[in-house]
Amino acid sequence: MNERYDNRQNLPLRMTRQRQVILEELKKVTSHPTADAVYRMVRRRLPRISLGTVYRNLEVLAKHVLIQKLELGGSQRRYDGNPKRHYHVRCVRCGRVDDVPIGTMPAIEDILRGGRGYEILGYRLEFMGVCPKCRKSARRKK
Amino acid sequence: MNERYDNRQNLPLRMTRQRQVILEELKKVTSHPTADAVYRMVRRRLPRISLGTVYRNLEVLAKHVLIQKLELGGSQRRYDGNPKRHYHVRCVRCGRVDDVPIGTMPAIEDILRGGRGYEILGYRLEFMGVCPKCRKSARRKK
DNA sequence: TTTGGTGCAAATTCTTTGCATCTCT
DNA sequence: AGAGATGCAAAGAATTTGCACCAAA
Repeated sequence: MNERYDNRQNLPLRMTRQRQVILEELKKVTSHPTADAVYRMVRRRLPRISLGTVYRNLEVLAKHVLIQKLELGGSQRRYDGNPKRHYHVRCVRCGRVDDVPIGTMPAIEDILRGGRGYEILGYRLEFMGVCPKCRKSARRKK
Repeated sequence: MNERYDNRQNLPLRMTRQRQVILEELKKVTSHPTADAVYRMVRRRLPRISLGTVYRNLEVLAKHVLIQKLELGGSQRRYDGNPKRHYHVRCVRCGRVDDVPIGTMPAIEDILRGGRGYEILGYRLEFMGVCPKCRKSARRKK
């Protein structure tokens, strides 16, 4: 439970300048930026980098579990320089995403309401898994 | 906690044929269809309906809390004919989404693993709220 | 009647991809 | 050297929107 389900931590990874800078910049912030925001951050150091390269590298870095690809609500994907699994709060007004310093379920809301100052309106819990059908077809292929 | 944060249940709602059929068709299934899937379902009864109308009505119906708009992972939004808040499981292979007959947090995974036959690979918990900054600006406007 | 809804098509927005060229290892 | 990465631009996919016409209350 709670481990990555597409972990490629041990596969070789060529570290290009672009990839390096993207990783560094993303690790610097705690703002869970969108791909475009990362692009703007990275361009300060690599003015010639393309948005396509940013997307490709975010994908690769996430696969290697150096960062996290977040698919929260809203129309844009977000990226997290912290690859460790943790919870998030998203503001339904401005879209801002903050980390939640974990605890047990019932305690979390208090933390949010208290320290963070968020007004909690709801939450969403989603499980990732493989359904019975897919499990069968996977077994067959092996 | 857990109520809708944009509840317009009591606002007037004009019931057009299209809206009616979209609502009926969505209520018929438990498959959490995408907008396009709803479009295909509805077209069997209203061959001339447009995809734009489907999108617009799903939006309206969700605002009135007759259905639910789901923004789970993946590139497509999904819709749920059941407006009551409940948890979902999503298959990371095929994208299929199932309801989770709720329980307390720790008990849920057992339910999923057991009765449902899902292999659980991870989960995501996200809170919806209003951050301190937005709360302030909201206060000012009032 | 009038206010809001519809179909159609074009426009947006975010993300992915083909390709010729370059660069890590 | 050669596999893999890059920049650029074009393509895709999902959703939204402008507009002239239509229909529910």
